[in-house]
Amino acid sequence: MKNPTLIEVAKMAGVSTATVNRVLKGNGYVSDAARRKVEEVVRRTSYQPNIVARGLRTSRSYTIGFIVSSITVNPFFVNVARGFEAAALRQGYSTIIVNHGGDAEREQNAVHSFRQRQVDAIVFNHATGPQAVHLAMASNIPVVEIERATTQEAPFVRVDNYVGARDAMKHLIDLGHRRIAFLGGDPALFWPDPGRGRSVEDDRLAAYNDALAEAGIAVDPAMIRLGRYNNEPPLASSAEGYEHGRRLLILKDRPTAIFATCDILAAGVLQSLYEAGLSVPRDVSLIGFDDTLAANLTPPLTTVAQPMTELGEAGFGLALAGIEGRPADGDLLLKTSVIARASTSRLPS
Amino acid sequence: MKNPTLIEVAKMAGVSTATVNRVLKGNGYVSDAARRKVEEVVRRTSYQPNIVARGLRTSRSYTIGFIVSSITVNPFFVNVARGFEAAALRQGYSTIIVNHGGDAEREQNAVHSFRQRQVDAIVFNHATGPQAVHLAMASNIPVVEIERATTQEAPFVRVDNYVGARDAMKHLIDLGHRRIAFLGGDPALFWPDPGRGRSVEDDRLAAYNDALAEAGIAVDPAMIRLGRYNNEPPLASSAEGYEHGRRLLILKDRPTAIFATCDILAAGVLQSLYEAGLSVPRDVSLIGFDDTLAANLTPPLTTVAQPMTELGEAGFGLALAGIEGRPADGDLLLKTSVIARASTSRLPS
DNA sequence: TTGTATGCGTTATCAG
DNA sequence: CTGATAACGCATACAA
Repeated sequence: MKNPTLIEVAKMAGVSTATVNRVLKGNGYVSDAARRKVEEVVRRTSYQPNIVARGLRTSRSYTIGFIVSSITVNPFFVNVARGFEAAALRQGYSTIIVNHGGDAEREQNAVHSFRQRQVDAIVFNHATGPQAVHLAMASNIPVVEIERATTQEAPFVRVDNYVGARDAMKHLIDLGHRRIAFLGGDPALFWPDPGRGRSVEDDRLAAYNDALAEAGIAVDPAMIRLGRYNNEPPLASSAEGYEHGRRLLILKDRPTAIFATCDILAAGVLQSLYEAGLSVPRDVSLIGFDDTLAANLTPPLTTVAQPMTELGEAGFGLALAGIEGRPADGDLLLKTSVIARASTSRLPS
Repeated sequence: MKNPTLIEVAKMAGVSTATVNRVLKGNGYVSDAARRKVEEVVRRTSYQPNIVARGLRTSRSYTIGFIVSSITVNPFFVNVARGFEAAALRQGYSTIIVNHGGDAEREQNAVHSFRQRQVDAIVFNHATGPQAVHLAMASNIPVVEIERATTQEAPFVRVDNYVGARDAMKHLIDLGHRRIAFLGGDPALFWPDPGRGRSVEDDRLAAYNDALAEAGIAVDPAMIRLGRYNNEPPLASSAEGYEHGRRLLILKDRPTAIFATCDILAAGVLQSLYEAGLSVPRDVSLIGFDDTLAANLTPPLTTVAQPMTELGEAGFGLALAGIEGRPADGDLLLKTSVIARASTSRLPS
């Protein structure tokens, strides 16, 4: 019932702790007789090593700290956290998840708490800025950033937002749309990834502009609505999407299609469309980004899916590399994919 | 830069480790001079105790294991986990979250892993069954169950589902609806809480029946659609809601209002309504449960809100009580509240 | 009021 | 091939 200690196991098997350890670790010379006895006891007592004691001895905790900006507002975060946690578990690592909610002080406290707990690595899914990341690195803890980078030093996984947004635009343009609105984060409000000098928002907006240019469609500033993806009610991004949608729909020459760079934003747009008595996709086509809420919306939303689970898994891969001292790829790039559902259709001619 | 050890702090302050500890813990007699010296060093080095070492010594890890059935599919779980984590953090506890995804073996592994890590308590937000809970208790680890109980022994927090569902029905009936459909989990498929012999599903369905009876409305079996809230695609509960919605809407005498006992289910119903060309709430009113997706749906969904954060906080309270050996209330009951949004309206007469 | 010494459970070194 | 034994960093009983 109660887990024995290594010492007790050794005693029961009539050998020393060193021998038990050798059997458990599978290295060093052990006679078959001794091995059998130890294995027998281990099995019988279902002995499991005390990770705390091991951590003290090896200064490794088999625990990873995962700092998230706000896991509750955007399902994106839970999904990558989930992917990370599952990958970690497979390798015997546990994950401690902490939300900073945009508060740099809470983020810093999290790093401190992680340090005290001897976590083997710290992963940021949106650091508030480089400070916390540097703080972690200063303690010689391997650090990883996911989706957005605030430093050049930490290994980093993200999605190719430019290509993803281009795909969204291609989807719309292929359906015959030419009057396409863009609704997304304002590049001026987000820091660029230091490594390449561009932010997620830069990529997405550039893709929009480039796609129009390539299709020979003039850019109409009225079709571009930028904001901040707000994480806190009452101006959460869904409300923001609603507001932008309203503005777009009262235009005399309103868009026939809208590209919202986040499903939550798109959810708000859907509400404004409904309120305006417009039908989707008959009157207006709508495409989102992320594939979080998309399948649950009405109508089911066509969207650019992010590989959230893979983002988490890759993040863990980088963390593990850091832990084991292997060189880690600095800037991993994953692919998005357009999932066509019911919110987009061919422009009636 | 590097965190010093207690011993180093003692050396720097020119005192013994015992004295440093006394200063840190604030108990025992310490001269002012010694106290000042120690505090000075602690501040200067920003010393923080090594929790792993402390854990080995005290056999407390200041870590709590939180086992969730599937944090990714229903935002309900993230929200209570978030509430729990925040409350825990305030008291210096970290939370390790593990998903079992309905798999009892994974759940068992989680318990084992938690035991190895010397977690101070284990919390279940839907245990798959009593086994894992008992396994945890057998290791003398305080256990808490949230929302659904599988044992009588573990302290338990939940919401009053009967009252919540009655409120939903009252909302609809007050609006003049009499032909009201019920869409929820099949009581036959869910284990009752052992303490009271009733399940969440029992409560909600009973509330539906009682409300109709009290209003003098005959129960029409065709209006009751039971199922399982499925957590895995492709039959996730949104698809289930869609399916049930379709069946309800092709009835010759279709409902004027629908009570879906989960926002995700309601999201699916909304899709079926849209597809059928029906307008909400003009043609059909819809009320959900949980308040997870509700605000993001089209139209914004009237729903019975669960106090998810509080559920998590209360769960932590019970866990802490268990850790500190205080008696914990066995069965905490929290209140729901109806949030009226745009999906319900008075029945046109 | 202060300090010494020991043990928590593992790991790993170093003699046998 | 095997077994003592010394850390890891902290908490604490006991002595001074």
